[in-house]
Amino acid sequence: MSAHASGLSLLTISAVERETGLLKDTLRVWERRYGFPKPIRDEAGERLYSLEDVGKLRLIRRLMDQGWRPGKLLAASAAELQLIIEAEQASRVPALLAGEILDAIRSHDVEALRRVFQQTLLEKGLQGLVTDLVAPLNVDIGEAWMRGDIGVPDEHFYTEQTQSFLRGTLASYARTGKPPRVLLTTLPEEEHALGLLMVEVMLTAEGAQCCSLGPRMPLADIRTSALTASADIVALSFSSAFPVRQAIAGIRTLREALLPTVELWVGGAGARDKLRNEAGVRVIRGIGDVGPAVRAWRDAHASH
Amino acid sequence: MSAHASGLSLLTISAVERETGLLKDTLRVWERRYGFPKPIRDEAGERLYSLEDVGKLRLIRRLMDQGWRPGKLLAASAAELQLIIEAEQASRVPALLAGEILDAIRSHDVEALRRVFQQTLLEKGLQGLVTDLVAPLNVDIGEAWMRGDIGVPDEHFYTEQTQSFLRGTLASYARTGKPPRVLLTTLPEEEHALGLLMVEVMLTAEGAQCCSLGPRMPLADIRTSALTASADIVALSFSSAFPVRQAIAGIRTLREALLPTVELWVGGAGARDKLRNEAGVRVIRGIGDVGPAVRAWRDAHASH
DNA sequence: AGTCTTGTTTTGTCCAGGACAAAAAGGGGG
DNA sequence: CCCCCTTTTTGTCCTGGACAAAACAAGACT
Repeated sequence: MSAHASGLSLLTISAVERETGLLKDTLRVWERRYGFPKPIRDEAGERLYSLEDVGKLRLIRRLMDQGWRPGKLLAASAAELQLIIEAEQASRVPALLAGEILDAIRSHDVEALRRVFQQTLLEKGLQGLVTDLVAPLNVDIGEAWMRGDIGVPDEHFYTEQTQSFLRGTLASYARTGKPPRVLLTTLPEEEHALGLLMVEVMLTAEGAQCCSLGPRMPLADIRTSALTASADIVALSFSSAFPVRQAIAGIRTLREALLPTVELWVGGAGARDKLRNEAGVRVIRGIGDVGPAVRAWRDAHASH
Repeated sequence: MSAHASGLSLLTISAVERETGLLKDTLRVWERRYGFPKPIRDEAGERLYSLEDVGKLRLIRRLMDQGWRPGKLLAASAAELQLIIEAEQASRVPALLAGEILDAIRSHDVEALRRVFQQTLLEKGLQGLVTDLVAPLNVDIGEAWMRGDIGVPDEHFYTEQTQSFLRGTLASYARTGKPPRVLLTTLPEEEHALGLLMVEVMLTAEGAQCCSLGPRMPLADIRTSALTASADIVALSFSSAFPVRQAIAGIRTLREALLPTVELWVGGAGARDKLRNEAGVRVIRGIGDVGPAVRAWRDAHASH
């Protein structure tokens, strides 16, 4: 508790946990083992982290989400980290992020951002908006953040406005109520709500009946919900940061708990690579595969 | 780590932290001091909590949010807890929760729930929907949950669908872009997103320009955002569970960090009672006060 | 009666350093 | 190249002590 360094230049260990998503225990054991981060102490001997260290921790965290191991990163200097980040980016698709959008995000310009979305919506339709703009934009935003081009509040702003726009557009869609009935959620350890919403958009545009429970749903409750909502499909989303083992364990348990007639679909960056060939599970490889998957389901169930 | 009791009848300490919002440290110290909860241990000596205990912990948590102290609650038996809960409810408004809505929530019936919202929207308008239906409903849902009438997934379902409907309706509203420009968010320790959305609805319906950053925004970032978005008002929401001292400290720091011309509004169950007479802060006493407050602001700024 | 002290109890969070299991990496065969 | 085994890395949990912040209680003063 103690000296509650109120928000400005030094953060307590709780605050750092909140900011970076790294558990207190992890922060302490890193300090013990690698000597970084090495926060100063207040009068009571409690850790106080500098903004600089917190920033570095955030970079490290994000590189870890991309598969880097902490040992290397914690030994590296700030300059070396920078090199890694640049190399990481060079090896990817060139950023699409137009100056217009970036500016809108940086200045928190609600109208400008919505204008771009609206424009894309008109040109490419709802599904196109998601596949051609939002999905790649998510990647770019992450990179811009790592590069330091945009800050935390800007990222929040983007997420919030995008969710808002998608939900809004979704609401104005006529709900046809055709099968399949899809139950949407994520496992308890998974926070990401935007990915889930993108899937909901794709499904609804395809005319399917969606029931989203939001993120972080306990396994037992997913089972119950699938029954009470008499779902045809249960769809889960995994971000790239999700621990593989846990994903597999969760999926197997869930697969057994569900009726055999209920399909289990998994998608998201964390599912794409590592969850293939699990029995009784359909992997959605990208946001663009949702449509085909629904049509395939309908073909298979058209007979009766 | 260890035996990862996958989801069904026994939970690790991490899982309990997730489910109840009580920190691991707190769970351990309660066990040490009060002898509850007393989880069994796995082969490695790690705690495994029963679903029953977790349920009891959830009740305790919620009663604490209403002002009860842990010492009393942890000493009490399950039966005594039940008495407290019933007494707590008797002292409140009789539940408005029509059977129709409760049934819709329990059976995860998207269409039925939306129908009720749509109906209310037509009858009372957007603001009426929020003040007369959603706001009291939130209270009722909380109580029904505590009573055991609905479960976790049902509450998730309700939150998700309500947010979805409100956001959707919001999106179809013409954005007039009249002043004031309002920046909406919560402090980092505050999760609640639905309250924030309700305020956004009221403001937008009033014709104000909203920029929501979503929940959990660091103080320093709120300051920056208020500048870059050149906001007239910064509005914060506090749930009843928010620690008073921290709220006051946060508000004072923020008040100093903001330009004097920028107004600071606070609302939510946690703000109503305890934050009055802070200098330079306007307390919004209930969701219905948002409209008058905006009009008062406009009157005061109409002169030039 | 209210509000401001002051002292007392309750309660949450932090610390250190040890332990150990899961995940990843490395190292041969087939 | 893929599969199985061993070694290293890494995150999370444990105990029990400490202490500051919050809540409460009691008295003193407008």
